[in-house]
Amino acid sequence: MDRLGYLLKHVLARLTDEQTKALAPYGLNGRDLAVLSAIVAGEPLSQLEVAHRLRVDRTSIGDLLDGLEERGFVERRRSPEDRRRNVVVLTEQGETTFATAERIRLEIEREFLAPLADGARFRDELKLLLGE
Amino acid sequence: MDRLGYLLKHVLARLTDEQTKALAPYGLNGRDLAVLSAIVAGEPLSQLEVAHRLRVDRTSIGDLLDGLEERGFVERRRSPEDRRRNVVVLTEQGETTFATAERIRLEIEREFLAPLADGARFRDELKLLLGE
DNA sequence: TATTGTTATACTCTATAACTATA
DNA sequence: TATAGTTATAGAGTATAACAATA
Repeated sequence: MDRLGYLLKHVLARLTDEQTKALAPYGLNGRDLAVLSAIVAGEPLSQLEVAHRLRVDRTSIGDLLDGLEERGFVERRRSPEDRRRNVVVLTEQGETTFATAERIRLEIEREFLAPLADGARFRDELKLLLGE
Repeated sequence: MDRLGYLLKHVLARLTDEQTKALAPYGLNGRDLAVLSAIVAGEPLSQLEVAHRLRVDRTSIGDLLDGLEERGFVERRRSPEDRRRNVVVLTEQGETTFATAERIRLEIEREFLAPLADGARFRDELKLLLGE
């Protein structure tokens, strides 16, 4: 099967499987980790800003944050300036777990791309295809 | 976002969007077309063999074939040798539509990979990551 | 007993619309 | 009026289990 859709779909599925397995001991999956990484970088974000940054629907981010909050990784705080907004921040446990899980993710990605002569170029090409 | 999962997910989403739009006039989506391509290549296949070839679950292929059969692209015939097996074949209309849609798909993929210096290498790298 | 295909069910991810509370 | 977040709902896509027909 030479089809681009088939190839991308199954490459993504394989990566997702490996990430899920490797991150499970930390109570996270790849999606959770992406949410944490959006929160940890830079100034505090509202839920809507997190959703935009991850390019997911704002109705999806609520459930994701519910799970992360139950497990003690994030907290939601009503913004004093605009009480409609929920500012999302990492807890101390969230920071610690994130740091560990990020190392795992980088290691998984490194191994995953190991068959390629130039993994960095492959990643750059994906970015190029997204127009970014 | 440098994350491999994010990049693959959104590159796939963009390709899927473009394929869906381009194939819609022919009554097909990218998934349908993949099913047709599995059927058209080589000797007649049973539903189970189609599922294996596409690496989808055998319970998923039934619905896909229902849709393709309703639209007159494929026919299911009880195999005389083994009456448990449904042999799936393209109708004449299926052959014609497939040939046209395949040209569209190739053109879409060519345009999609146009930003890359070497689209063929990119595709080969995806295959390499699948171990094939 | 094992296999092919079907049906029922469920789970995840995604998307839309309607609702609330705030602005 | 518009925005942030929530809730309900529905649609894909996928997976498991149980079943009927057949081997």
